[in-house]
Amino acid sequence: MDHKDVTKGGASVPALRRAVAILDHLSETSEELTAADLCRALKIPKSTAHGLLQAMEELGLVIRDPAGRLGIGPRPMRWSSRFLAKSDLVSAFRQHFDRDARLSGYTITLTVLEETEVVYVACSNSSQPLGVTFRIGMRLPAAFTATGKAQLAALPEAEVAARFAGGFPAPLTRYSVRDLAALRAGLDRDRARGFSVDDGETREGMTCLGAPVRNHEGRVVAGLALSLTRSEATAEKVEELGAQLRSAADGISALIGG
Amino acid sequence: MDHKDVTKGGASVPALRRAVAILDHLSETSEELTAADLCRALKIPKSTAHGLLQAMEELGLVIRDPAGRLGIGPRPMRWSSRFLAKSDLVSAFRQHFDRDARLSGYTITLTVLEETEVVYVACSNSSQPLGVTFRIGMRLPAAFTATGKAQLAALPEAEVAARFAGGFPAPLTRYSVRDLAALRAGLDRDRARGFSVDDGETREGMTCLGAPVRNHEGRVVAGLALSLTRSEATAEKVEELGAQLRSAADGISALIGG
DNA sequence: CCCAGAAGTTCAATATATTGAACACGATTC
DNA sequence: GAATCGTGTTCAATATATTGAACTTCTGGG
Repeated sequence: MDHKDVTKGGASVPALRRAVAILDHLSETSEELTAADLCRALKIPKSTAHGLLQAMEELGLVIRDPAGRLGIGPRPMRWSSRFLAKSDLVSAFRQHFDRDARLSGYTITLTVLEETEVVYVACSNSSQPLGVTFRIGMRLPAAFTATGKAQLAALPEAEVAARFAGGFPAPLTRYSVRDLAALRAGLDRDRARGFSVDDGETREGMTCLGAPVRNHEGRVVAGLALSLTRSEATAEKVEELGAQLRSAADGISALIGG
Repeated sequence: MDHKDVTKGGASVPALRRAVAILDHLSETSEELTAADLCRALKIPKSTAHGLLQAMEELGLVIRDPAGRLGIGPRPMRWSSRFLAKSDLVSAFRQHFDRDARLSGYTITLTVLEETEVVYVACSNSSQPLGVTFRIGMRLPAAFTATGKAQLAALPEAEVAARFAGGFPAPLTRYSVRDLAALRAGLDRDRARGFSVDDGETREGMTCLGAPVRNHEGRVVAGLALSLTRSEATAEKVEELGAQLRSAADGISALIGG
């Protein structure tokens, strides 16, 4: 068997790859684009884009505003909600915290890493307000968040560097880590400790602890976090909660490991 | 201009339509499926599915577990989170309810109609528990929900009939409307009244009122609903809240109308 | 009012994906 | 241990999507 086929990664089912590229581009761009903009940006011939976008609109993948500008359609929502609901990740997460009352008073969130950001895929906001509510679908720079660090810490150093090659995110608070070197130092500490910490890096006054969730292969597939107000976060409490969080994350990992 | 092109709804860009069908099917099915299951269910030739699934896996649209079973991949999350973040609808919803406190005590939801189902795209859960929490991305049969009815009521009769040609959804409670005839009668009442009602059709003991949200062209693009417990839903209160809901929906329509 | 430019639409030739049949592989059964 | 069933993979012929060029429509300027 040959170890790699050249045609594999390149081009097959171009329509699908184009559609994915279009949706990616639409979600990366802040302003809404016109069909012609897309053609220029993605090097798609006008006529191809025409038929493709028509089908995509029919399928609910994109929507057009009055001016004909394109936006992401609602259809993907049904898939991602299912990804969340079914993905053993979230059910395991819920299951664990329904049983284990020790952590049930805290706000717990689950995110997945995408490039240099984390996307919130589940949260159980605690009764006691934090001043922050996490919303499903919300994204934050991975470098500042506990879950992001937990997931970045599991990547090879070179991969981390590669992801931030395009630039380091702008700080959210005065505590936000400023550059790749500082981030890597933090990741080293986190690896040693077994869980990661965001001490006011995303919001002043809020401390989050994060731990990695792994799949059956040991690959990190999500991050589990626990948020508390800074005043609650005494050194010993952080250690205690961190350990609990780690075991919770391990429990989730075990559940999804089969 | 011809009113309908036969080739339009039928088949174009089959690869994309197949991919969407696969993702839909995966999200509708509770267990994880194997590739062969998909072929049987969707009548896709094995070899076609092979190439398609390979590309879809590469693109992160589907994932395979160790046993080769298929699940929804993480890629759609980035799109739907962007839809949530950027969608005019959702931001208009937020904007409106941040300003207008009249309805702020109630649970308010926003859905979009897809075929015969509604998808929840935004919600502001009230403090007072309803026994039901609406989660973003959740889907319910349009025929039973207030928002679904509000959106169906705006379609031509023939279109409504066409959508349910494949069968009417199974009732969720003993109050759920049972067939197309009853639904249409209900829609007539709703049109006359200006808002629609789900009186225990989705959950016994919960009453919802729904109103349509329109875009610049007057086309209905979403449904806004207010939920309350059945005991709160006296006739006069329903009328009063219904009127307020209608004006809220009109407010949102104005925001997205430009 | 007419014209220039851009965006969008249509169409026939071509390059490409799709498909059924044949082939490998592993599990399960006898 | 041999055979069968189901699954996944490969391949060449065909049916189909893709593409550039020509055409329409619309907006904005002179």
